[in-house]
Amino acid sequence: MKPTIQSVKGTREFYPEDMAIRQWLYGKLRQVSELYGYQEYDGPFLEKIELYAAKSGEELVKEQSFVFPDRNNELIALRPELTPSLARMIAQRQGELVFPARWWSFGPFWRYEKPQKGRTREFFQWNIDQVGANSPEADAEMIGICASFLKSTGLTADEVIVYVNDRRLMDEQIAALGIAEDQRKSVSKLIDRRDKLSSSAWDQSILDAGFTSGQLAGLKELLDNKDLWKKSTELTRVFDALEKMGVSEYVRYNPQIVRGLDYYTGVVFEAWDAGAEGRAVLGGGHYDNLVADVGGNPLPGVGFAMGDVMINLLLEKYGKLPGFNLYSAAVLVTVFDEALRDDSMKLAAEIRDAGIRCICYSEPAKLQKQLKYADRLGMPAVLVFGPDEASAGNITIKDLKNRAQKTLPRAKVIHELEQILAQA
RNA sequence: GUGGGCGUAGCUCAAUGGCAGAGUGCGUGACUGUGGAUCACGAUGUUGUGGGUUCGACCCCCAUCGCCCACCCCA
Repeated sequence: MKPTIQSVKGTREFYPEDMAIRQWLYGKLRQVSELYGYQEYDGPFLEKIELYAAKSGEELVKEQSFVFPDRNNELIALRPELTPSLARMIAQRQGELVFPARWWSFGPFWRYEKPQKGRTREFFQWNIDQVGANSPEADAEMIGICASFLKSTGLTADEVIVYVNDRRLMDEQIAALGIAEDQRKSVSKLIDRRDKLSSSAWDQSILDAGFTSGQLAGLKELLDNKDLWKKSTELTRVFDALEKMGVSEYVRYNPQIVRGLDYYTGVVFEAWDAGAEGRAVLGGGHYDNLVADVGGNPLPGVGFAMGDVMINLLLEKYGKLPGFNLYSAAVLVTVFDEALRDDSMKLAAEIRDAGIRCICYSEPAKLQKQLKYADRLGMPAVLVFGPDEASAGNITIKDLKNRAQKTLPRAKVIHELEQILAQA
């Protein structure tokens, strides 16, 4: 059987078993967000294109957004990220909000990219930001939230690592090499690519971009200096705070982390599979100007975003996804024949009144078929209600897990069911 | 945007120019009131789509659609 209309390329279909994973993930990140005292919020899924045009980076807006004209010929984008919407929401109520504002969100985003491993056109993203704080300790709190979340999923420090850097530090160091400010962006891009090219090819790309061999040597020295952070008072405080928070093992300095988004102005960080391959699982940083850019008074912030696709791949790779009970109902009430159908329905209603999820089989059918149905759905228990039980005022209750069954007076059934379900 | 791979039963895949198959799942029965095992029987296909070559095409050629992987880029 072929569907006549295909799903839109890169969109997601969450079958119940996929939905269970998504909800589990949502539960994990909500728990961590709330533990750190953050409040849940959300923005519009549709935004005017101009919101992103300002600061998100040209590539993101021009190449990677779903954009279409509405009936009024206004260009509308399906949101490719949340931070600009957040900045606007903050700016709109800047006078009444309590700062620092600690907010988090989890919802769908869209980017018009070519789908491949770890990347879809529609994805869910966790966003968490602290707006109105401007200290290395606030930045560290955000990195600590990353680490706490990763830890809460069961990922160990051997499996995932959060790399930290600071753009100000890199800008100073690069400037000291005699590289002009307008060249820094292209340097950043080249730094980003260093792990993808061979050592000699990367060297050549630096020279091809017009930098001197002296500058190349200086760059390499910078990027190989794992102690470079000690030259930054901010990063020194960040790592100190992370130690106090007890998450140092998940965090490491990495001078190659620069990030693509234009709006980051200070500390930046990314989490990666420690097994090297793939791409960043999450990323974020400190931004000073975003609120002002959408019309508010200047207000700094720090935050990060994590997509559901990469983290799921990672959790799957390291076997961290739990098994889920997918059954929708705990109990099936069988329907023996037409004559007993009404009684079965009444019995099922009684079970539900006791707060137990219950399905009444939809039609009279062989017991074999009804039991198989319950079994296939993974249901823990079945209530068999046939003529023998009906005439004696009994119910037969079957525990599908251990294959045991007993026939009891109807009044005792709910208690017995609760016993079985407590062990399921 | 560039390059590579793949589309055959519900699913996973065989069949390299000569009668479209297996495993699994599904249905029925063995078992007339009992699910995971076993056995038997049964059903399922315009071989993604359209064209071409050929006596003959799942197979070769062209086009097209879809999926996957990598590059680019990455929030």
